[in-house]
Amino acid sequence: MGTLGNTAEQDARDDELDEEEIVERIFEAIIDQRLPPGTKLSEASLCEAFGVGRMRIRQSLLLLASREVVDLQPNRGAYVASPSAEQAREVFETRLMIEPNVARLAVERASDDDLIRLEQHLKLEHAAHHTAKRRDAIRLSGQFHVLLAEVAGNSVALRMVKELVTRTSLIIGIFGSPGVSNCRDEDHDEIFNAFRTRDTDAAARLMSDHLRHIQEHLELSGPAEGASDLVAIFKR
Amino acid sequence: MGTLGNTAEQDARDDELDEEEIVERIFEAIIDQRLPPGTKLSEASLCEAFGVGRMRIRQSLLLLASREVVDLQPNRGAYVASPSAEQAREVFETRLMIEPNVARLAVERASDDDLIRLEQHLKLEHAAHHTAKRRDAIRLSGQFHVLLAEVAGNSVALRMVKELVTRTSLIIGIFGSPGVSNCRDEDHDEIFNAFRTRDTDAAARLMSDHLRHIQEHLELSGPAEGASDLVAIFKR
DNA sequence: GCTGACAACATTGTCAACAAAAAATCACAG
DNA sequence: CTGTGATTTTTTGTTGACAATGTTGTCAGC
Repeated sequence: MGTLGNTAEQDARDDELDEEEIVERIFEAIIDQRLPPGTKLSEASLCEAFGVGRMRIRQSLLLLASREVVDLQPNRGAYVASPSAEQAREVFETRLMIEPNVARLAVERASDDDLIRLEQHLKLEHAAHHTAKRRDAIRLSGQFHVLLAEVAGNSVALRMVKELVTRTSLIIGIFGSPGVSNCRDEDHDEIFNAFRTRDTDAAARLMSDHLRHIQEHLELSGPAEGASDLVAIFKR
Repeated sequence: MGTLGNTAEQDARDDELDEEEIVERIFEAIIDQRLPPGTKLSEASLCEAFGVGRMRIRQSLLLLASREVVDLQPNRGAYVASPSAEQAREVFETRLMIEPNVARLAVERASDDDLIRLEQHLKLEHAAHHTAKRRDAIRLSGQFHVLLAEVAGNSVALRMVKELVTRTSLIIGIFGSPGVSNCRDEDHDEIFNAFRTRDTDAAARLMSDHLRHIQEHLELSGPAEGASDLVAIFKR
């Protein structure tokens, strides 16, 4: 066969993506709110969307369900989770336990390189915000929190923050006022200032306030459903 | 044969256990230290042990791996995880983030019934301790922390605590001094006293101290044994 | 006797066919 | 036109066979 001109299929590359990558992709799609709560995730559609066998999809859905990002109903299929108001409360309560401490650690351990990464990230956030790229703004806004966990150098906490941030996107999709940006990037700026001054307590306090701000902007009433074309969403 | 054999006949008739139950059973076996770090979990043995098909086992192992309780090596099989010293540090760091806050919430929200449950649990712990039932003592000692998370009424945090407690059992199995009981139940008693007086701050502080005590009794700088890294062990 | 290749074996990974369940469709009576 | 029940269609769940990979044991060759 040699260096074939890749005559295979429409997919130019043999992307053998494993379960973790699929999970990550779906996580991001949910954070971006391209996958609204309640969206049906049928195995066939996902197989087509990712170009993998049913087994991979099945395992990915199981992993997503174990993180409570997907609701796996026996014999009925998988749906993007629709957190209840009570679950929303629990998610924020848990974020308030973890993330102020993460911020504190991040400030303690941030290298100069980390500071640059954070600053660059904030620039991206501002840009997305000012150009009204809602989707980018939402994604970057969530990624800031994940970035802090990375800087904090604790992979256990990192994984938890990832899960909580993703679920928060779902919660905002359900209980958030439409059009209102969830994370105000001014808050993120203030937290970053605590990095400049290496003020750990301030970082923790600001993170607490920040999370409470987000929570206060939620309206804990009626759930919402949605559906969309999976193939179109993951094409790109 | 071996460590899992005795569970076979118990489940032989109750064929219909799902992945979550299997995961729970393995969690408990690990907490009890019946499954030491590095133990090979071959699919065939587990199929026989639980009397289910290979698919169920496969999914269960995937779930366990996603909680980092099992090390899933491609084409090589599943092994009970052997946390490194660094991972141990991260686990305790994360427990220190979460559990003092869990304790605080638990004190705030504990009903009279919860207090009774906690007291009964402590009695069991004492009994196991005095009768030198090491296995029971270890299990109950871990369950105390899980119980607090239940009382705190936050299922998200509960799931995380469960995972962290289980991983801590592995860590103690590797880095703990043999024969030394990990959780001193006096610590648990003191925490319970904070429930009596409804002193939330004391509960949080005592929990912090308690976790630090456990961590201090580990030899995290010592040899990282376990069945995994023979190369590192016999290097030079 | 030791080393490296090779074969036999065991275990894991994947796939396709099949069974079971739920959803959708349709026929039909009211 | 509408509600109900049976049938078809779609989707999920499971089993078993087969392929791919790793491991172990054996044996020629030096």
